[in-house]
Amino acid sequence: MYTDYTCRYLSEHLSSEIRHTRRVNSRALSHEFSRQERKQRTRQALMDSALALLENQSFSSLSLRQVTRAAGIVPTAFYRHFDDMEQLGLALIDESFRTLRAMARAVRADPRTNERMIHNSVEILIEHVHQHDNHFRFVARERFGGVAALRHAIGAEVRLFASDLATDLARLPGFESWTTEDLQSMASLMVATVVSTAEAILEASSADLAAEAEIKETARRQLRMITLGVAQWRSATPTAAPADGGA
Amino acid sequence: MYTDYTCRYLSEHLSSEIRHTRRVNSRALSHEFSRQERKQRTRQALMDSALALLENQSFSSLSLRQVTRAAGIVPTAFYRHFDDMEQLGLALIDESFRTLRAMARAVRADPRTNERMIHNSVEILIEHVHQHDNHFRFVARERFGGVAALRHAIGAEVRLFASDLATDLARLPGFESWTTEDLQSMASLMVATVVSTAEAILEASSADLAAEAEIKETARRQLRMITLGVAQWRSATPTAAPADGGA
DNA sequence: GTAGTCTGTGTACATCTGTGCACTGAGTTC
DNA sequence: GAACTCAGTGCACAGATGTACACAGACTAC
Repeated sequence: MYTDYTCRYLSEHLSSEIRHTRRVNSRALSHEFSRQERKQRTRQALMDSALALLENQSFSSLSLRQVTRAAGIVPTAFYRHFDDMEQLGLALIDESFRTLRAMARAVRADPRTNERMIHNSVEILIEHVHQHDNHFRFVARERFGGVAALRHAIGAEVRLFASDLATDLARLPGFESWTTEDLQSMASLMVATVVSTAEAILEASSADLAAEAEIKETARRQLRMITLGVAQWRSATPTAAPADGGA
Repeated sequence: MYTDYTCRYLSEHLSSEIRHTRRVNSRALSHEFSRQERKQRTRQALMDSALALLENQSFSSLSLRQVTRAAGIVPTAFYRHFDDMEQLGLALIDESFRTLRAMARAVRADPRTNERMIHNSVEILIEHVHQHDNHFRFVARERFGGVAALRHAIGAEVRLFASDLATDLARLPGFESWTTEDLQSMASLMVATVVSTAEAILEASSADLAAEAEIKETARRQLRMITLGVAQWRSATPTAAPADGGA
């Protein structure tokens, strides 16, 4: 009866050499790193391994065992770091949005004219998408994915992102008198454009430079259309939203 | 050794009564329906069951056995209808985009003024999203989901959808002289807005009328901003795209 | 009516999964 | 240096999964 089970684990044990070479905390290191530091290191290894695996599958189909196998630890050790796969997912969202906020800061640090701002923003966006494609892919994939907790966490972060953008826009010359709703609409329109641009880049990716150039150009054109549209919008309706054609 | 396996199947066999009551092709029907018809019927039952299950999970985590269990057939019978779960997924995409095209037709069948067109389009969109929320949810979830084949199939359909919209727009008064790129940009901007609106509706859904009204209003505002933007765009750049601020 | 076709059944099995439990041994604290 | 902590191990197990195979029996074609 037990031979059955030993057999089941054969494939997993066969890769134990690989596991040893990949092991994040070599026994030889001994006193070189503190226990805390090493724990943090395997935690990061779990997150990195998960993110790498998520390149080709969605979170809901990612198993605890896959992650621990890739990270080079035994399945049960997972629980020393996370209660749950869901907790791992939330940690990944945290990490992902940290890089997204870094991007937003990079954009803000570039206060030029409107035209240049769009140009630069798109440039910085594409650069960041390439640099942290794993994070972007993960967020894009799970934004409407199968795990409710992750979906909601991402939704909250995206709304926060749009709000930040709205308050940023409010500070720009010419936007002082805008209503909150209009600013929010514009901001979320821009965020939607940015999101779909990022997703397009991720889909096209892997050395298709022509496609990428077109995506960039489309994104710029769209953002310009939006700014032109909102300018027109304000001059057409000086105080509030227009009566929707009499409806 | 074998007792182990019989035990494993216990839970599945316990629900066999349910399966019998749900059985799509009752033996008693006999000559009432042709064999072909009945085959088509279980095929549809598989697709419906899958779509229902996909409300709460992503396709990559949906198992063949779950689907057959819900459809009321034995796992191995699945292969009489599809080679593969992937084929089921592609069939679902086909079905989903048939309803989407029906929606587009409904919008086109409403040739009123620009303002009214936006108002009506959003109305029709939300109505369709509610009516076929399963299809919309599935497409939204798998558009950037874990299964490459589905992702690509959906991408192709969405591009087709945007192209159709672009040619539609080209026929409207005032758009005759537009370049293909500008029309495509505008169309995909609109599609992106529509998509994110549909996704917002799906997320908010379940009787939150206030949120839904706001989503509608935001969608209308955004679409109007876009049309205003492109109008401005054309008058600002009579022949081609403007030089991007000297870049 | 007989022979053939084909959808659905039932059993088997290898493989995967999450997680409980007792353990080891290096790192830390006193 | 003795006592304690705790990240990582190893084994066990129950349950789920995809799919091969032989079979049943209702529909179909002759």
